[in-house]
Amino acid sequence: MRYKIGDVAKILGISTDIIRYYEQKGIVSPQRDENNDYRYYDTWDTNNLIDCIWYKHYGFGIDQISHMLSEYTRDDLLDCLDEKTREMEQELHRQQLLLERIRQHRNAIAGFENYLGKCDMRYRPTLIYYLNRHNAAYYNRSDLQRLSLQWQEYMPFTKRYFEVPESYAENPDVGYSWGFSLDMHYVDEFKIQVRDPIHHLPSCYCIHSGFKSSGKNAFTPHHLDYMFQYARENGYEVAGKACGRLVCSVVDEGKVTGFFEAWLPVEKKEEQA
Amino acid sequence: MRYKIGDVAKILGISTDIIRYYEQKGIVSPQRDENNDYRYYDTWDTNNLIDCIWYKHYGFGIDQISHMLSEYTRDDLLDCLDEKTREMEQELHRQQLLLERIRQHRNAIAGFENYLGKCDMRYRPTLIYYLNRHNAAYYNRSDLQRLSLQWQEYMPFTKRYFEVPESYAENPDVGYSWGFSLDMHYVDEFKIQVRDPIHHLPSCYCIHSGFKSSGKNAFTPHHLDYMFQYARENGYEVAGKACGRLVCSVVDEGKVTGFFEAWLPVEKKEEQA
DNA sequence: AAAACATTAACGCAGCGTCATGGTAC
DNA sequence: GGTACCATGACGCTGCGTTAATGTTT
Repeated sequence: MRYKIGDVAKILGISTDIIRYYEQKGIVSPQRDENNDYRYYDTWDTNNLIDCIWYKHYGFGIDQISHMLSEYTRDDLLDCLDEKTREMEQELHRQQLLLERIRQHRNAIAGFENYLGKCDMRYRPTLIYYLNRHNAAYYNRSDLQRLSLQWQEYMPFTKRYFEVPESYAENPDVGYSWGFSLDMHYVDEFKIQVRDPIHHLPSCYCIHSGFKSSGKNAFTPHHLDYMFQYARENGYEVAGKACGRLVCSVVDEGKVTGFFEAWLPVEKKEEQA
Repeated sequence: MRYKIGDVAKILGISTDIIRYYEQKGIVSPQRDENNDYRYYDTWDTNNLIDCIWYKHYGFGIDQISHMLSEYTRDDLLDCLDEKTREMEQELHRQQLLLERIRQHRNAIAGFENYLGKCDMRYRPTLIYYLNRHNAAYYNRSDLQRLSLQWQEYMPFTKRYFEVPESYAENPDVGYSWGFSLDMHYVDEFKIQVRDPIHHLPSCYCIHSGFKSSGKNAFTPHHLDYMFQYARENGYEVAGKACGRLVCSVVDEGKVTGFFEAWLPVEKKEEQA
């Protein structure tokens, strides 16, 4: 039996363009009619097309499939399936992490209002971070630039992180620093070596709150003032630098607005006791 | 602080081209130097670029990210994350099925030699199938063509399926038919309605074996003759049509060769008993 | 003679990478 | 004055989809 390209397209449920494209890729080599140059396909050709479509669903590229169909021995095929298996296992694992992360992210946004503008006491989560910016100026250091490249692999598990020194209470001019953070359990997951520009931030008892900052150049450590005030008014002593993370950035009342979650380490004042 | 495009590229660990591309997509709008048209970026711009890279790792497209950064409210963002979550759940499930399938496929190829050319007794797995070809001729029926399109969604869980009528033993000219099959447990998975052109093939007691067929137009039901012979020689009576499936197609001794697994339903002859 | 096919060629899509060419900063 | 940077623009990649111009079959 000889089929024209349109017949094959109907039989297989694909377009004539794809069939011609696959021919170009070496999947099929239909006979040509000498008079009108029409392509004629037999069942051998259609089987090749079917196998090609079939393999594509595993995620193989057309070029590789072309080799698989015409050159691979049984052992080549086994090797190739084994490699694909490993790829898919990795991919699957990544997808699982991503799914977990997006759920967490979603819930963080949804739950932000619970502590927006209010102070409560919470243990800060353990995390790692590095800083690459002070106030509005990025550090010009090649190790940090290499690290930024490296940490792109950890997105979107990273969160943008800031900190304000403990001395801010006495001297508000010390400014703030920005960088990236990762929750502690990703350290094992991604086999990160926590050294030099990367710091470890252990959990500690904190005043915890959330605030917003709208518009360009609007972020300042003064956003944290009410937390320092809360410490003073409730008999807490600041016991470390303040830090926080960006929860999300959205349009709020017409302006691009950052939602931040912040922690201020404190200890209950002992002197009165 | 004002950064030139190359500075930003180093700080963020991406290329200058990508930054310009993102500008075209509306992610950033850096100031321009009036004299030389150089782009100048501030931390607001770099933050937008960072957020863009960050969102990309969830799998969002640049165009959508562009809207997310400049237009989405909190509720828009939540909706969008929810939708992405659903997408990812589906994708994850599909990946799990694919991984399971590729392992099964690999093991089927590796284990093929165990029964190549030998006959043993096995219960045939339960499956569903449809036929779209008789000998070398495809049926010209639009319902089958629609079905072929439909069944592409089930690849690579489908297997190419053939059958040879029971009457083949008396009349070898009846030929063979080809189509596609799916193992029974995918019927629930894909919510397939088993009706008209799709048939259900229940498990049954069979002579089971494997054979090879090399080259174009080489497939014939005579490949099954030794199985019919085995039935005769061992006191079995053929109890249904023979069928089989393509395990894989690879180059073997220089020729493209199909590896087939076949079943011949039989019953032990009762008359002698 | 019209409708339904076939042919090749070219362009479009994302999400960039990779030149080429020419101007600018230091 | 060299080189490291900036600008724009064009083309390449995959895996096709789409359209156009032209010819053939029925």
